[in-house]
Amino acid sequence: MNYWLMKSEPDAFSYDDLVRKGKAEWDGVRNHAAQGHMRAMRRGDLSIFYHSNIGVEAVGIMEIVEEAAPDSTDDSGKWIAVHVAPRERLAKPVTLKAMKADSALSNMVMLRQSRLSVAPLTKAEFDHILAMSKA
DNA sequence: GCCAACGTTGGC
DNA sequence: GCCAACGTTGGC
Repeated sequence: MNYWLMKSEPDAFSYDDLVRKGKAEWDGVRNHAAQGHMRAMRRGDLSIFYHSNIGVEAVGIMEIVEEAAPDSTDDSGKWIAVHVAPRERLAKPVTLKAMKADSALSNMVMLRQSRLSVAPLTKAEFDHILAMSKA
């Protein structure tokens, strides 16, 4: 089981939108590092849903329900997407500021490379963010 | 709206 | 293959 963090701008696609749809293709990723992470995802992996630009915080947990397949928004055939489903909303969002301030997360890939829209998390990091959301 | 980080493009 | 120019992302 692997853990991930995926970003979306909530005015384009929010956690509420995902809850409403029940399941969604995580499409439009056009960065090779992020694509590599999506190819490594397996059914049942869990991912933090993070709102970039607006809110700037982790808001929910989702599950990878379908592994990498051609991105339906890509005509070139080069890019892949996964499918995700909502699992649970965080009791309290965990802000970027709080994550940056927490030494337990100092090696988090997303904090070190802020532009990466799909990033891996260790189990410890994932569990720590969940604990912060309940504190 | 600004700017830093970083990916991509194109000239050489 | 290098590197400058440019575009995009994302935080502030």
